[in-house]
Amino acid sequence: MNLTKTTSYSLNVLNYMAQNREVICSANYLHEKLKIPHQYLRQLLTKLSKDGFIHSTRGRNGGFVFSKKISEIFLADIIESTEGLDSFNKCMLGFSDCPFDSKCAMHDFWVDTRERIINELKTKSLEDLILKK
Amino acid sequence: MNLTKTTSYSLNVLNYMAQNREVICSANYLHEKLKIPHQYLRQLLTKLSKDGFIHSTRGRNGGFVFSKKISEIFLADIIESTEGLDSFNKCMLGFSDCPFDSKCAMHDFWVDTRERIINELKTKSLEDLILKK
DNA sequence: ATTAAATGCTACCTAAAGGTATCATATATG
DNA sequence: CATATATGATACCTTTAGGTAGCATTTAAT
Ligand code: SF4
Ligand code: SF4
Repeated sequence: MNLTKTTSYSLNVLNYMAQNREVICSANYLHEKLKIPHQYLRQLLTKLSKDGFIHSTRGRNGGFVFSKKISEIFLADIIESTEGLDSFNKCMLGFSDCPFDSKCAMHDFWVDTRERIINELKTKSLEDLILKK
Repeated sequence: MNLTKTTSYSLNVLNYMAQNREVICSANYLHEKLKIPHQYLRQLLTKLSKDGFIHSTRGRNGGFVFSKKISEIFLADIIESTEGLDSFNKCMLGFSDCPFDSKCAMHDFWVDTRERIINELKTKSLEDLILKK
């Protein structure tokens, strides 16, 4: 019942950037602020660039800034980019072939819960996270 | 947002055994029925024995049977045994140190959802799964 | 121009989850 | 007793997520 470490890193980075939009964030800067392993963070930032969340500028004073409004970046998008949302769409109990003829006692509960979670992740943007600050 | 493959295997095995309590299940038998890798399954069964869910008998015609009532084995117990429930008790967004002074927009939602899930897992037993069959 | 500081790329390393192989031991049955 | 079929234990292999290293390229400051 958890997101991968990589997803967590991504959320952490993008959330930090959303809260500090006045600075152009270099990998090195983010590394110092967030204590994410430097080289791994760099890979991750490149990936987030490729996936269109942020834009990079190279050379001295370079770094990363958002390439679209943070109100348009939803948590589900970030998760989708790093680990996919597929795991949210499977049987809660991990069965690939459901062993029950009709349903087990968990089924309705899980379908409902899952829907609530996915809906939440699809509607909460990086901006929403901050607003309540 | 998923249980480990090993947890899924465990649930699969114990659920099958709960639905077929008339047979003494050997590792080999379960392997054929559930297509779980044979040796890995054996390790897993031994673990489930040590953790008190099932009891093993060795030798010809040996195998595994429940060592307590299936109405007393809750899904949370099984998950706890294979991967622990700790991941259910963390920030949904994977932050170890919450970066928000008060809360972010997800916090209350997640605390509530998490509680519902854990409660469900702690109250649904192997017997409950079957009853609705 | 030179240098410092940044990203792009890519090959490699490590740790943990998942999976295999094998020997020792137990037991029912012919 | 001999054999077939179980589990116990344990060492090892494989795959994948996570992490490191280093060279090439870009750009600003001097
Ligand atoms: S009925 Fe139960 S086991 Fe089957 S798919 Fe739904 S939650 Fe999974
Ligand atoms: S407020 Fe948000 S980021 Fe902080 S612990 Fe709660 S869910 Fe996580």
